[in-house]
Amino acid sequence: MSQHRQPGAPGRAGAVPALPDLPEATVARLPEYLRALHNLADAGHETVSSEGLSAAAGVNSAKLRKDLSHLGSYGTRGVGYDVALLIEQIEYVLGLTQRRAVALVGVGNLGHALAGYDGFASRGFRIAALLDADPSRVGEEINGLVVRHVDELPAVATEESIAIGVIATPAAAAQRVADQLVSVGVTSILNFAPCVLSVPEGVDVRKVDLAIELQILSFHEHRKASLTALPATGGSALTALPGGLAATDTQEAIGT
Amino acid sequence: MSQHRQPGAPGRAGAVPALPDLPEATVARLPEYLRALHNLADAGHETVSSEGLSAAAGVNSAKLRKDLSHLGSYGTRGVGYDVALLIEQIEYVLGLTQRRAVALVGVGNLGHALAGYDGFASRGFRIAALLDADPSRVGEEINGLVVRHVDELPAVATEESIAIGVIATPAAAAQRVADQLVSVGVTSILNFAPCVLSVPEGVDVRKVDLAIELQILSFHEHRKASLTALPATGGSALTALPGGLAATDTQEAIGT
DNA sequence: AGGCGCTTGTGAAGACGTGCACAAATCGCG
DNA sequence: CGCGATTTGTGCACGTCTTCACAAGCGCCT
Ligand SMILES: NC(=O)c1ccc[n+]([C@@H]2O[C@H](COP(=O)([O-])OP(=O)(O)OC[C@H]3O[C@@H](n4cnc5c(N)ncnc54)[C@H](O)[C@@H]3O)[C@@H](O)[C@H]2O)c1
Ligand SMILES: NC(=O)c1ccc[n+]([C@@H]2O[C@H](COP(=O)([O-])OP(=O)(O)OC[C@H]3O[C@@H](n4cnc5c(N)ncnc54)[C@H](O)[C@@H]3O)[C@@H](O)[C@H]2O)c1
Repeated sequence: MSQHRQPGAPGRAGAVPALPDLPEATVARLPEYLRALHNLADAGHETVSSEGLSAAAGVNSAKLRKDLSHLGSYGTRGVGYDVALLIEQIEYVLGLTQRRAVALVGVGNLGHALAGYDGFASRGFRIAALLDADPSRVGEEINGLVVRHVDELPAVATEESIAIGVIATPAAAAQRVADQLVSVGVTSILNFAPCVLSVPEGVDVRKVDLAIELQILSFHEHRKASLTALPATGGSALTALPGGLAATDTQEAIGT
Repeated sequence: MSQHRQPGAPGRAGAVPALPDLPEATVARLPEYLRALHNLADAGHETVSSEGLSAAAGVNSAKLRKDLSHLGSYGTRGVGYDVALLIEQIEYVLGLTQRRAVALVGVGNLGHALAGYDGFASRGFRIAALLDADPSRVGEEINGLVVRHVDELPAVATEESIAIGVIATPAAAAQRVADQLVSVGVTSILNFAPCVLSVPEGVDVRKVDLAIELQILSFHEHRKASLTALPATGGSALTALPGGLAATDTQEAIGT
């Protein structure tokens, strides 16, 4: 566990507002702002207006200001936000001042891609362990890390102070892996398997399901198609029934 | 309401409820229901109650009923929903009755994993083309598909009727690829590159950014840690400031 | 045939998120 | 030193989403 935590600002003895409970929607956007800010910093900008930053992050500027105001951030009226300071603040709030150790369970197709991804390191994370249940995968070295057997999870968790577990196993194994992660004290899980996980209260699970994303896009495709197919009907397009007519290209063939 | 005329039933002469404009939140959950329903169908269930289905999908049962009511679905009071019928209806609404063709651009680390993933096929999609800009990758065969050069995109789009483009290139190339996709008529894009894309109106973009997911988890870790670290202070833990100038919390007061 | 238990569908209320519009604050300049 | 240009921070109104609670409907059992 962590012993000494410095509640103040990371670098200077600034007065960092110390963890207000932010709206979830805000929390979800902070990483976007952070990425945009890093880009701006790399481009040499020292300050940025809410207008400029919101454009870079692809959001409404009022929303951005409100988000930042939630974490007590100080911009300067008439000037904007200090890029470096804002990066520090957001990184502090997101808990990125310490590099968190990630354990990746399931080093298959997807797991390999994740293990080889260098984008985590630059965003505050360190892949500290690769685990798999398949004996033939154990021992394999990827990116300087050796794949260990999933049964070693308790040892690994102690050695590396794992903060986050990533599940990239088949769905059938995901719940079991989640249970194992929880039992060794992991309280944050990112799940790539297409299934719901049940975990005790206090454990956070986020899921990424590509098929769901595609299906949502599919819905909008379907919708766009059905709208353009019925231009003349005006507002009634939404309620028009595809009863045989208009079954051209947009329609999913009623036939067998 | 509409008559009992064989609702859904894409196989028959169906008068399907035809695309009401669903709330986005509902659209995002329908794929979850669909997955749960397929599991139930495989397990031999013919009907399911809102309680049962909502548990399987990990949501509140009232929310599920409201979602289903939006798409005009008919359950049977006292009994529940017909599993097969509900699958048909949801698949119709999501536009999954036709298998949509997906073009994957960027066959690198992540792209390989996606190309080799069989989970798309079973959820309504067909990876119809693999494209890359690197000449040394062109010609490589993955899962029966040959990688083609990204400049062939116009030809590919015509041949395969691409409905959805997936971007798995580095961030620096993503906007350019998006422009190319749009120019060949693709109106739905799934973006894995960590950057914002600007696209014309009418084009839908969804993004998946793993680092963002991890950072959100990190925030909650940070928060949990800071709460357990200050057990005695109770509610004031949230507003405790290290510096003493507690001016900015909720209270606006006049300076001094 | 009628009652009873179960489940859906939905009205209403509240929580949450969004965006406008503007006062307050700050800087640069004359 | 004061003024105008600029930009933040936020009150307010509006829209969306969630959740409760319950009447209406359905099938089964007696
Ligand atoms: N590959 C993709 O692009 C992709 C996309 C979306 C979702 N997914 C999902 O991600 C997960 C992994 O996909 P994949 O293509 O890498 O599958 P995969 O079969 O290639 O890899 C799964 C790995 O998990 C390991 N494993 C199985 N049971 C385990 C256990 N109990 N403990 C530890 N490891 C275990 C296997 O040995 C294997 O190495 C699946 O749930 C899949 O649906 C994958
Ligand atoms: N690998 C992961 O696990 C992972 C995780 C999260 C996000 N990402 C993101 O996904 C993207 C791809 O990651 P990766 O690890 O596969 O990178 P990669 O470098 O391994 O692969 C990128 C591929 O894109 C190709 N490419 C470059 N420019 C192109 C263009 N203009 N048109 C077509 N193809 C082009 C390259 O030739 C290469 O094959 C990156 O933006 C990365 O940040 C990857």
